[in-house]
Amino acid sequence: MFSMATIRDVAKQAGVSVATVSRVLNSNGYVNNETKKKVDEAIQQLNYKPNAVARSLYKKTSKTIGLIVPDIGNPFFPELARAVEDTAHKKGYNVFFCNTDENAEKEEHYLEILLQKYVDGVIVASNTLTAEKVKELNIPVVSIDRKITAEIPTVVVKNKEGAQKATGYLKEIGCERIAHLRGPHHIDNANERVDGYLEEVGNEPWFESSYIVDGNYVMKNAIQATLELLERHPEIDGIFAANDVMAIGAVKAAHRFGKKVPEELAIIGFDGISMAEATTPELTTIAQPIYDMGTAVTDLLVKLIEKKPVERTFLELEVELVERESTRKQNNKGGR
Amino acid sequence: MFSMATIRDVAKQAGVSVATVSRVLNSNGYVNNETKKKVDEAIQQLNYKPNAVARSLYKKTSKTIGLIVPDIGNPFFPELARAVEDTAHKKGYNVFFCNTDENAEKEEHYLEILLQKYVDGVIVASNTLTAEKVKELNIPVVSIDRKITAEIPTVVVKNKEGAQKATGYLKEIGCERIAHLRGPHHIDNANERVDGYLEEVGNEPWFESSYIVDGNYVMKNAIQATLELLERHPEIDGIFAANDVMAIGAVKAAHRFGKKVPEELAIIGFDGISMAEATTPELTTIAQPIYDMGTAVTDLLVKLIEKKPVERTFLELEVELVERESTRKQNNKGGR
DNA sequence: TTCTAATGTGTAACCGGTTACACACAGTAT
DNA sequence: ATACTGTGTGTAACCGGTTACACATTAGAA
Repeated sequence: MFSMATIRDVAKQAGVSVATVSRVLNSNGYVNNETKKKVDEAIQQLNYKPNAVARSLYKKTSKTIGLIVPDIGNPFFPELARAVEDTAHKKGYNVFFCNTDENAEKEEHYLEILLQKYVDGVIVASNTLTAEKVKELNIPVVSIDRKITAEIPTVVVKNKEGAQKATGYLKEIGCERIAHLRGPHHIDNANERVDGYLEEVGNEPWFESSYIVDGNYVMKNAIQATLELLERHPEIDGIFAANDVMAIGAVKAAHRFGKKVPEELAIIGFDGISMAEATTPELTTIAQPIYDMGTAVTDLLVKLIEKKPVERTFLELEVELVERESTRKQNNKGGR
Repeated sequence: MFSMATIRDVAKQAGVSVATVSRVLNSNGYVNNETKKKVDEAIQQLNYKPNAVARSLYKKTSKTIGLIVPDIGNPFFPELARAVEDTAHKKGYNVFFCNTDENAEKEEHYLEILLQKYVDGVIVASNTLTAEKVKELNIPVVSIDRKITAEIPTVVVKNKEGAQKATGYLKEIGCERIAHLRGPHHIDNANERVDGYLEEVGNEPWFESSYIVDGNYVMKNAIQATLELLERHPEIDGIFAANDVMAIGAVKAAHRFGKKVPEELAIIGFDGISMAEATTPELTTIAQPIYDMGTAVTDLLVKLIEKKPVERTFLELEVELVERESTRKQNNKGGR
């Protein structure tokens, strides 16, 4: 077993002081060209790699950020994580990766560890985190996908607008009874999507609150909920699901129920995850710019870490309607 | 702005030396109970959290591992990553998370950074890494999903056996012309799956090599390849795709081609990703125990890091046939 | 010629933990 | 009484970088 070369080894080898080696490494301060050459040679010969931990200790910065998500298995997050990691890497940061399962204790525990490891900042997708806790951390924290409080910089999408777009689109293609498969009550974006839906159909003569059914953003539950919905309201011809995973569940339920998608029942999702392209029929959805969101939060966080000026700390990105096969113009009924 | 309390602050507050505080923190050495109480109080009062970076520097271990995958967006990896993170966390390790896009330079770059950050070990899913490079690192490295060389501890599944199972199953349910949509030639597991396929049908009178078509583990390409395959061999009634993503592509292609799945064409995948449950029909597949694989590599790595005894350094996990809707007994033809 | 500024380099303290070693004291064995 | 062992605590070196400060030399300005 052999041990890594240190800066003192390099200094000795090059016949200079450690300060000089450090200056060469970081290209700051004055260094004679000849000296630099000697040092570079020594570095080469010893295959010297500076020790980031030692540097962190003195500089009180680790060039590391934490990424806290509920569950990387949730298909929304891999793409987000990818964007975060790509962007962080581009800016010279590494990312620590944590899954909390929306569990407040686990989250707090992770934050503590991250703090002890000197992370420079944290990106968090959470609805359990409170503003006080964040303040205690004393490092920049940004929130993605969910807004926690006004004080915490946040990147989200225009949920309400997207929901309106989705519901409006169903109306446009001729749906006359549109249900909504909503997300969890404790999640902000779910409530906003309900708002958007209501904005579009809340005043329709046919509307009643039983057209909104509870879902929890997972497939299995959505299948059951949709089955019950169709049982109760066989007249519905359009469903806006608050996320793609539930929309896929709704497609499956419709299939089991014997309703043809899109001919008899149009289904639209929200998110734009890649899984939505795997289904038959492929899912129409309100696509979030997931990768861009990841890039945006990371950019924001790094600016906060490096104390660079930030224009806005609340970014609301646009969503986009992606028309695929699960919805289609319906001319069979006497549309308006 | 205020700064974190250090061990010296705690020592002063408690009226003891730093050594004693350290002993209390790590519960080693002798500490009088009264003294311990005083120290604990001081820790409480100052809200002291030990600095992991300083500890790392002295101990030459960071309680951190690196996880290198080609692309977390690839649906195989989120579940794996989840398992790795869960297990690592349980054992007191954090995980740095890196995407290489199968790019050797990027990979090498990441390894260098991880090394500088003092990671204690690395889990890698790669086919660009060489044994020499690993040896240079001087820290434990384990390989997941792909075997690199015999020297590097590895966790994989029984690819050949799984492929035989898949192909055999298609025969069993009555398929008489079975094609294989293979993975990239440079990836080991793809070749093993071809071997398994050949084992089952290579000697059939009908077999010819044009029943094996190239895919690259991505959907779009698989759709095109399947379309061409069906054009060339309209007689095929079964396809074994080397991964689920391609199998989903094959289902789509069949749909476009006008072949009914599973009635006219049975399709089976490999991997057992959750996306395979999103499709209609839901995909029959050879499921890898992805989560278990993640648990197993992480366990293995941690044992190597902590120099605990390891029974075997090459684990080949079992795969399992999961029957779903994309295959079904075919009685319409005069089966054997 | 003298003063000042720019260039170049080294010494040692520092970041915040851990631990080898020294030392003191009590209890027990010889 | 002496030696030895177990308990309890402090001092200071150490991990491997960074940098404040001191100091020397040279070039250019006055």
